[in-house]
Amino acid sequence: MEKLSRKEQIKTVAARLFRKRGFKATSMRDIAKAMDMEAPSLYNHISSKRQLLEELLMSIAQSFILGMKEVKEAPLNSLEKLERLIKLHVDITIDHTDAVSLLTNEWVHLEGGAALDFNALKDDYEKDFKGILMACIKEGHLKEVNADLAMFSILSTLRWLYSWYSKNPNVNKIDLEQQMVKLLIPTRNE
Amino acid sequence: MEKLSRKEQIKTVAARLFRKRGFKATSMRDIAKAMDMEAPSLYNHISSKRQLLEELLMSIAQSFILGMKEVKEAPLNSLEKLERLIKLHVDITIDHTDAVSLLTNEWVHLEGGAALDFNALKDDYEKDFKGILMACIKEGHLKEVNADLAMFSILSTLRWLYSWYSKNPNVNKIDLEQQMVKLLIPTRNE
DNA sequence: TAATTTAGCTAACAATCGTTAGCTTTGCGC
DNA sequence: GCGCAAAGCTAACGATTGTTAGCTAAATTA
Repeated sequence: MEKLSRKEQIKTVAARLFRKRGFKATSMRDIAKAMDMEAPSLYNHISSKRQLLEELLMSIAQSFILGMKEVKEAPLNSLEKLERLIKLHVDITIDHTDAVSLLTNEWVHLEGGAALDFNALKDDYEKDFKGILMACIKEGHLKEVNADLAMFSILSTLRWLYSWYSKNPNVNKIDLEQQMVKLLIPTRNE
Repeated sequence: MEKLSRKEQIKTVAARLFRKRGFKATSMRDIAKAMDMEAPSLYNHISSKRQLLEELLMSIAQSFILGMKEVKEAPLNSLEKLERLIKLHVDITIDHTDAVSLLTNEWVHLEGGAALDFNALKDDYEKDFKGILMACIKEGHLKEVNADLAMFSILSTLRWLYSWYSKNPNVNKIDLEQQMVKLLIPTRNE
């Protein structure tokens, strides 16, 4: 029941502003004003603006990597794993809407090692995702489709889910999970 | 066979840089360097950085609005219209990849009247799109689905098509059109 | 050829940026 | 109540930003 640390509060506010105006267009003074303080005071809790973005992105990316790991190791068939992946996206999106939006829009502003690390995580994740999707096709669970394009389409929809959720914030999580599964998994007849 | 005006050249280069680094992270000096000139010289051809973004966005938005108008007025049934809309996105994306990417990522940096105008166009477009999609469902061409979510999913995929196309630049336009139609239109059995 | 427009340049501006230095206040453990 | 760490403040820095002023060279037109 402990309160969020001051640093976590700053990160939450920063995520909201980064999402609304973009990372580069959000100044430290903007963040400070939203926290009711002066910009230099922020530096008692964080070390730089860059670090703010890096920690926000890496933390969310790790959530996806961890979720993927659990799905891969679960005793499920490939179609069930795909379902679980879709639900994973829905859950993380609902719980961390602002930070998830940064994952699609603001990662370009990472620099140096953080950019490399992030891209490595992204590549790993997409490779795993594709493996599961292709297993679905091979095992006959899905319509014959261009696997690359299908994955691209599914991930595109999941990436933009945060914006849909923001316009429909009262949707039930379980409902949304089920609707997304039904929408995104192109099952064969029946 | 006339060459692009200097202003058009600048806009093309700006679109490429805005896409790669983002509007706010691209300086006039960046654009100038890419054009092999000095930043102040740009102002012999354009009036401001803002105007550059506004004209790029509005011009592409008009392409979509115009395409939508033609589709709406064409003597086609609703399913054929939906197909035509998908092909419209494919065509514009292939022909103006960089500018299309700004449509999804950089419109947040519009200000004042331009922001209002842009959002009005976007709302109109999505309303028309939804009308055609719902006609498809009512006429029984599509599986019963949550129309809002279905439209959201289709538009998400089409919005990110530019990034897929950039990784697969050698794809044939007609092929891509047909694959996208097959992928995005959830036809009933068969 | 003279005149005028086109297209570039350098220098410099005011504003804003992220960040640092150095100081004061607050709140808690002893 | 004292000491100390945590958390705030003001002032100010160097860098970068979009943009203007004023000039020059080249190209076009008369």
